[in-house]
Parts: sequence; C-alpha cells; structure tokens
Amino acid sequence: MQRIKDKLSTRLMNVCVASLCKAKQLEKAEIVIVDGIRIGLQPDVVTYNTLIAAYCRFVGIDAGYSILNRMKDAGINPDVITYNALIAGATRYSLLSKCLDLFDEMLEMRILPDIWSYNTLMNCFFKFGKPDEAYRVFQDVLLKDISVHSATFNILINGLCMNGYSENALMLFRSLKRHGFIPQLVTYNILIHGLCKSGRGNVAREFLNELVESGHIPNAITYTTVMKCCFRYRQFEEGFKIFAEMRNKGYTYDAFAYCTVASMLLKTGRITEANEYLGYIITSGFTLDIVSFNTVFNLYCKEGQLDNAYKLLYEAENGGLESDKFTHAIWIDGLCRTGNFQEAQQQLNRMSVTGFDSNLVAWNSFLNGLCKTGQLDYATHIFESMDTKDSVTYSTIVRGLCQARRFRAASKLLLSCIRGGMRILKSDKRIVIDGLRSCGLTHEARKVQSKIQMAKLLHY
DNA sequence: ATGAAGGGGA
Repeated sequence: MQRIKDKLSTRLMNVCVASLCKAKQLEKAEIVIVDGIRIGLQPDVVTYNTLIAAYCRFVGIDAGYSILNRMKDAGINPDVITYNALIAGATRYSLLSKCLDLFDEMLEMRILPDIWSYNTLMNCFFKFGKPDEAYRVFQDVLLKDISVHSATFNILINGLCMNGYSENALMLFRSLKRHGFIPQLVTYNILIHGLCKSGRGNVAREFLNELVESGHIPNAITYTTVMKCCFRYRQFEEGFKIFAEMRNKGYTYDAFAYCTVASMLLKTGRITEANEYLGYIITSGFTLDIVSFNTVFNLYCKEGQLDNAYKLLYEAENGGLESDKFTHAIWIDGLCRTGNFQEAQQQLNRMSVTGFDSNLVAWNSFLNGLCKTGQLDYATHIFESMDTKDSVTYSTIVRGLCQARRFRAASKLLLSCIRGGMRILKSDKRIVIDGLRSCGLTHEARKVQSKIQMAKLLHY
C-alpha cells in the first residue's frame, strides 16, 4: 500500500518537475525534487530524463551529463529516452562526434534504439550537411522494420530542403500524400520555409493556400516564415500587411516578428523605422535572447553609435548572455562603418588566433568596408591572404575594383571565378562588362561576355 | 520524460 502511494506521489512530483522544466524554471524543479526526497520520495528514471532534457536545452550538454552522473550515482540506469535526450542535446550544440559516441554508447549498453533515436540521428546528419548519411539512417529504419512516425517524414522533408534538395523534398511530400500521409501544420511550415529559402517563393505561396484549404490554421511560425519570404522577394507592402495581421491575431507575443521586420529595415537602410520596431522590443519587456540582442546591436552599429553598442554588449554579457559569431560580424561591420579599420583587423586576427572558427562573414564585411572607402590595395592584400572565400568574397572585390575603375583586374578575377564554377550575380557581371566598354575596352568586354556564355553552356 | 517548423551578420 505504501509503495503504491509512493509511486503515485513520485508521478505527481514528475508532473510538477516537467511543467517547471518546460517553463525554464530549473531551480524550482530542483527544489521540488529536494522537497520530494525530504518527504521520502525517490526520483525515478522519468525525473532524471526530464531534467536531462531540460538542462541540455537550456544550459548545455555538460549540464545534461552532470545530471546523467547524478542519476548513475543514485543507482538508476539510463534508458533509451535518456540517450535520446542527450543525443538531441548534442545535436542542438552542433557536436556531431558526441552524437555518434552517444549512439554507440547506447548500443554498447544494450539499450535498443527506438524510432526517436533514429529520428534524432537523422536530424543530426542533416544538420551537419550530410544528407547521404541521414538517408542511410532512414533506410536502416525501413530495413529494421521499425514503424516510422510522421516526425520521421517531417525531419526528412526539412533535412532535404536545408541541404539543397527541395525538389526531392517536394517529390517525397507528394508521394507521401498519395500514400495517405496527412500533412500536419508543421509539415507545411517546413515546406514553406524550405521552398522560400531555396528561392522558390511562388511554390511556397501555393503551399500556404494548400495549408489553409486542408483546414489548418496558420500559426505564428507560418506567419513569420511567409513574412520573411515576402521581404526576401521585395514584396514589402505584402510583408507589412502580414505583420499587421499577426498583431491583430495576437501572434506578436515574442520578438520573432519584430526582428524579421527590423532586420529587413536595417538591410534596406530604413534605420529610423527599424529603431521604432526595436524600441518596442526593448520597452515591452521581452527578454532579449542572442538573436534579438544582435538585431538591436546591429541597429546601434548601423547608426554609428559604437559607444552605446559596446555598452549594450557589456551589460548583456554581464547579464549572462553569450555573444556569438553574428555579434562579432556586426561589430566588425560597425567598426568599418566608422572608419576603425585597424581595430577591425586586430579583432579579426585575434579571433583566428584564439582558435575560433574563422568568421567568413566578418572578413567579407571587412573587405566590403575597405572597398567602399577605396582602399583597394589593402582589400586585395587581405583577399589574397584569406584561405576560405565564398561568392560574396569574390563579388565584393569585383565590385570594389569596378568602383575604382580597375576594370581589367575586375574582369580577370571574374573570369577566374567563372572558371572555378563560382556563382556570381548577373548584376556584378554586368558592371564589369559595362565598365570595360566605358573605357573603350570593347574587345575585352566581348571576350568576357563570350566566356560567360560558354560557361553557361558547359554548366547547364 | 524524448524528435521535426519561425527571427540575427556581408
């Protein structure tokens, strides 16, 4: 009788712990457990699994591990859910090898992975840009005759989109529907997001219609996704309309929509308006996470208020917010805008020395700053010393050279890009060709044009 | 008790 009572009470405690964890109230959850122990309740595997998931989500993977140790010390064996939570945690913090180690560890402990484990592993591979490996996991699931979940398909569709296979994702979606799969709201959100990201805004809009027609009610995520899609395709009025609708529906309960609008405004140089939206975020008491912080930080940097920006950063870091590579890139851009190129370069060098991943966007930003202020030799020097470059790097230099009317150098670089299969914007090619013509280098211009044509024929 | 969707940098 007493045992049954204890079991019931432990279950009650677990419900309590779960709801506190969900609300990010980890200290309170711990207090509930301590109180439980005081009145004779033993935390069980569910209690610890709840804690591990929450610590992984809100604190970090190491915090999750320390709960795992506490669990083992208490004599409770981890189960498949424990490992699933840890693997999901490792995925969240981009630790691929840790994910794989945990999976192996689970097998070694003779804990049978379930569909959740496979889903998590698949998602992990997709996140790391390894769609082939992810697909192998999926085939493994089919081979082992484990019954799949709708989440399995959602992860597949999302992973395919994020790895540049939106066409395959579409085919999968259609074929699943033919086989009786009923897409959920999240499935549509994934598709709309993926299609928009891969430059297929029109198809994304069709799915928005299909979503509504099949009886789903778009949520805040649907709205922010579609709004960003509008801004991306320069349909600003349409985007603002969506924002207004979100407000009316009560969907602006967090900072997401505000950040979407504000960053678009910052990108298009409408700083005063951005200020209004971000002012609302600050005064209305949303807790600033790193993303909304970076948006506000970007506002100060774009306004040239570097002192205020720095003060903001200092306060945020004292409050426990950890800056990231976005913060750093924004700061580099701010320094360049205010002419502090030396400081910018020192910051960039310090980053690579201290073993951080080299921040390509920050370097590109630096190059952009140098080009805009006509320091082409400096820019070229930096360009040559960079060991990773992308199409933005090349575009920036090509545009910079054109601006300095060094069209021959620009065309030489452009041609080397084309030879290397680098995607360069049509408008940038145009600038080079028009520039060559404008200084009477018509022969050169024609040569570049024909090489571009040739590349097109070869590539497509 | 676990997995999938929205916002930030050139």
